[in-house]
Amino acid sequence: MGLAKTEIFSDQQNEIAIFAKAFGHPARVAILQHLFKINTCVCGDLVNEIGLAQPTISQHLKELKLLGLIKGSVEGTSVCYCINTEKWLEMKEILNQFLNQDISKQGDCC
Amino acid sequence: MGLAKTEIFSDQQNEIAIFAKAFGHPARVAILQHLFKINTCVCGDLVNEIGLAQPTISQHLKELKLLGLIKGSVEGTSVCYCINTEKWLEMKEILNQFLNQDISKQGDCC
DNA sequence: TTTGTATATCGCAATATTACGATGAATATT
DNA sequence: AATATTCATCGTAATATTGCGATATACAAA
Repeated sequence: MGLAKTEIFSDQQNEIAIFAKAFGHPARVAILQHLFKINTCVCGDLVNEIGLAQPTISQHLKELKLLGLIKGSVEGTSVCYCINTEKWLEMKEILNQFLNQDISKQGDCC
Repeated sequence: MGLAKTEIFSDQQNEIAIFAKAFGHPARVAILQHLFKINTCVCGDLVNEIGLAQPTISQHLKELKLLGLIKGSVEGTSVCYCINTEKWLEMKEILNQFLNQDISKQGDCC
């Protein structure tokens, strides 16, 4: 069926999964890392930077924008993207809560 | 083509993506959360706990085990699973490095 | 107004993922 | 030994994702 049964999981579980999927592809990891590195809007050089075709990059940007992790604004003929810091922090909070679960209580039974 | 071009990305970028994909599905999030909650091996009740068919759970467990995030051992007629704490910490390290990038320098330009 | 440049969208092909019924393998129980 | 229980694997169907050529759109420059 290929269709994830999201309805049987909690909102929190689905949210974790959705955010995780956002950087579950190296191209999106690379895009986000580049935006962080540049420290400002990136207007245009992402295609050269990443090494995928322009429509492919555009599609990955669309996904990240749809999730809210990046913001984009038209700047003349090019479009500028940058990290949406508020959403990033929100995501960090949610994922850290999951990643930082108390592991000390785990018995090494297997 | 549906085939991620992993070869054009760094090992680090691919590693982040692979770990992120591991909990890019709510069922795997639920499984991992349950293992954490129980604090010990889980022998058998995962199917009832999660609410997916037994082969589906088995498949998700296989993926998590392949990645090394969980360990499993045969215990009579049932199989017991638990968190692989070493691998979990390794993953946490890698993902935290990505999530905790310095966001303070990001200009709100878009 | 035409031309160039940059990005988005469409359409398609290929691979990946998700889900589960049917079946198999292993062990425990009777 | 026969049966029951538990989990893994196989096979298959459906949907999702990835990638890109072709094309559309929007603006700038000439």
